[in-house]
Amino acid sequence: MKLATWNVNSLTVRLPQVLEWMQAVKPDVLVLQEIKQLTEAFPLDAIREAGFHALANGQKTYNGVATISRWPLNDPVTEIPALGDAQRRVLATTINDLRVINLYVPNGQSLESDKYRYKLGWLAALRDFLAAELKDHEYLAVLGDFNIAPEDRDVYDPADWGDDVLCSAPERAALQELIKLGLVDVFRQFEQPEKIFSWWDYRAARFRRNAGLRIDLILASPALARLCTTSYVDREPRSWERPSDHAPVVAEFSLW
DNA sequence: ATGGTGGTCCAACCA
Repeated sequence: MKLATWNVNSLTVRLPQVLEWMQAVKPDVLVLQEIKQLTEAFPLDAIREAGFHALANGQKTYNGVATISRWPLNDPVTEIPALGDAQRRVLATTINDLRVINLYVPNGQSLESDKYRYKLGWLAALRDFLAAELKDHEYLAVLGDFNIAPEDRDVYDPADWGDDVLCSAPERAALQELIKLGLVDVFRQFEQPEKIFSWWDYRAARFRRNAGLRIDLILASPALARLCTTSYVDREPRSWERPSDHAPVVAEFSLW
C-alpha cells in the first residue's frame, strides 16, 4: 500500500501534474492540500477517469484538502471537533481498515501574528482529536502539510532560519505532543540522505540552492508504523514547469 | 538590508 501527500498550491493549476504523477508513481492513497477551490469545483470526473475515488473539503481561494483513493472512502470528518474553524484544513476518511487524516496545518506567518496564535490553538485541538481517533483505529495515518520542520536537520540552514515560524520551539513542542500520542514520523524510521526537504519557497531561487524545509510529514500509529517499508520525498515534480512549491512525500506499507 | 515568486483574482492577501 503506497500512501502519499502533496501540497499542490491550487489543484486548478496543478491537476495535469497530479494526474501525470499518479500515473507514474501509482499511489493507492494520495492526500492533497491547498486545492484552493470549492468542493463542487473539485475535478471528480478526471479523478474517476483515472480509476480513483475521491472526497474533497474545499474552500474558495484559500486552503482546501482532498483525498484520492483506489478504494472507496468512508466515514468522512471535515472538522476538528470543538474548534469551530471556518477554514477547510482537515479531511479524515476510512479506506478499507485504514483511517487517513489529511491535514493542512496553518502556516502561522510570523511569531507575532494572530495567525501564529491560531496555529498553536489549532494544533492543541488537533492533539485531542487525534487522541480520540487513535483509540478507534489501529491503523491510522496522519499526513499532510504540517508547516513545522520537526528538527534542525529538517532545515537547509538552521542558523539562517533561526527560531522563526515553521521552526519555533512552541510549534515543535506541539508536534512532539502528537508524537507522544504514539504517532511515528515514518520518514525517520529509515536511513535517509542529508538535506532532504519537501518545500522550497518560490523566491530567491531556493529550489536551485536546495534551501528547503521538510514540513510535509507522514505520521503513523504504532501498528501501521511497524508495517512501513520505506519513505521518501519525490523531488522530481518540484523541477517541472510551473511547479507547486512542495514536493510529494511517499510511504509504503505491507498492508492490503 | 530588503525583497525575491507564485496563486487567486484585479487589490490585496496568503504563503
